[in-house]
Amino acid sequence: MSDLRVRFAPSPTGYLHIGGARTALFNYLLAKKQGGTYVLRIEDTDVARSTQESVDAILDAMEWLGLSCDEGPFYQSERFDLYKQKVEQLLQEGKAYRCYCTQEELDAKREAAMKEGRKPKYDGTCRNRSDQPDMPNVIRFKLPEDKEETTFVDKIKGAITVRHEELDDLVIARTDGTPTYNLVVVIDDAEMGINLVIRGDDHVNNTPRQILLYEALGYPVPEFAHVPMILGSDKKRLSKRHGATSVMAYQEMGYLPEAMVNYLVRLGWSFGDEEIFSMDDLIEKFSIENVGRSAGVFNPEKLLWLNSHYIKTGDAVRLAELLKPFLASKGISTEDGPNLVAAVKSLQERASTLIEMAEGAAFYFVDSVSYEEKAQSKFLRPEQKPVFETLLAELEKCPEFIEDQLESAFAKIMEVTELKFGKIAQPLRVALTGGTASPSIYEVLQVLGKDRSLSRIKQAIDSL
RNA sequence: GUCCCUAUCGUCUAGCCUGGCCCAGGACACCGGCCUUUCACGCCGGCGACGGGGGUUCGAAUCCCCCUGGGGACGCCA
Repeated sequence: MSDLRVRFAPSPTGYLHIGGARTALFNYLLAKKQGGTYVLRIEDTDVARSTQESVDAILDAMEWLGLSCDEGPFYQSERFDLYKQKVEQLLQEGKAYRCYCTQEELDAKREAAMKEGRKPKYDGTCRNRSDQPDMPNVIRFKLPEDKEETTFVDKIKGAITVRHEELDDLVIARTDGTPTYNLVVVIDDAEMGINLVIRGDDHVNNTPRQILLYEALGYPVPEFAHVPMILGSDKKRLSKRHGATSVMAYQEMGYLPEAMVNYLVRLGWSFGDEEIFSMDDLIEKFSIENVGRSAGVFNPEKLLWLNSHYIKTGDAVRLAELLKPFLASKGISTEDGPNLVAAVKSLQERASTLIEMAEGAAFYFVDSVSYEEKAQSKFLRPEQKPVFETLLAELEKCPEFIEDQLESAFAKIMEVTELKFGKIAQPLRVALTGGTASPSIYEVLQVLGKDRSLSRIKQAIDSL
């Protein structure tokens, strides 16, 4: 056990995306590895944009990935009293002040600053005003004047220093009185005892001002570890136009959670030359020290490769369960068809996703085979009739459809027809599956079973 | 624009801290071959990188500086 306390704090304004999932995973892994605590906190201070739907979507995705939290989920929307009290405290201590500048004024100043090539930041207009007019106002945190710069040692990036002249007095409470992100994140992390903040790279710039807030509020400052961003193939920030960015979209596309976890962890982290990691491996091997410092490009092809790996090596019974919804959505019922687990086994090394597997499995469960046009014209020709009849007769004699019996049956068939195996197998494959690509003929025969196989051969003969 | 971060094959990365074992290793993708009853799997092989320039050193992917590229931040979003 250790006293490590980490957290993942998504804002519920949409689904859980790839980047967030990776951040959550890193937090989770480190907590598990060190016997620490992983806290989940929903950052819903922006009431207008936060939705229950998003909260549910995020929770679902976390569950799918297997990232269960030790504490939470906590909701910031339920903690406004605490924040209000802290704002009041800062106001009383003279560490914050009311600002009456309007949105329009600020926008204009910001634009002007940008245009003049200056860093757009609040000019402190209301900082020293002594009156307290009865007008709408926000509350700003007064940048401490006793220090020139703030430095922190990031666990991933190393020492980072920001000069205070780059900072300004940030808004900690909006006109409507609700607190803003930089304030609540500090209060919550402190109150929840978080001692290592692992979050996205995009927060590096916020960190110095948050440290100042920790100090102003009398909290101990935690450690920080900023993980690099995930980019799209064009090196731009990953977004929808690069393809699916929602974790759950990958579930819908037939990906396995262990593939997603494995992919995500290897994007920006490595352990020698190893590529394949189970969750248990990761809990044992993960470390912040081995997290890279630069942004990485999301590579769907590698994810797909991992997915095919996990399908190939996965437990067929479990895969069969996972496959059912995909079959159902194709209108395929497995009720009184062949054994689904056997069907899955025959497809494991030829499907990269559950969707592909469902497509590949469809023929097993249809009532009557429909032939692909090309396959039919090439392999189901009238002159094949004797071959099919021999097939039917010999297979009929086969007491059980198991490997060695099928083999001897085929030896006989090859003898009678004087044809090579391939000349028999391919037409039979079309008769059995409707197409030219499928698991091996013996497997298909076995999975289908004797009755179904024979009736499909008869169907083929009738079609000639 | 300003500030912060960052820089090894197309992509993810090992190596960098503690210079020589690296004319740079692995993986995905791609190409070729083998295997084979189809499709796949698998196996073997190939292609392919230290961004540029200066230093330091007997020696630099590794240390220092500059440039360039890329990303991020600059909100009454988080």
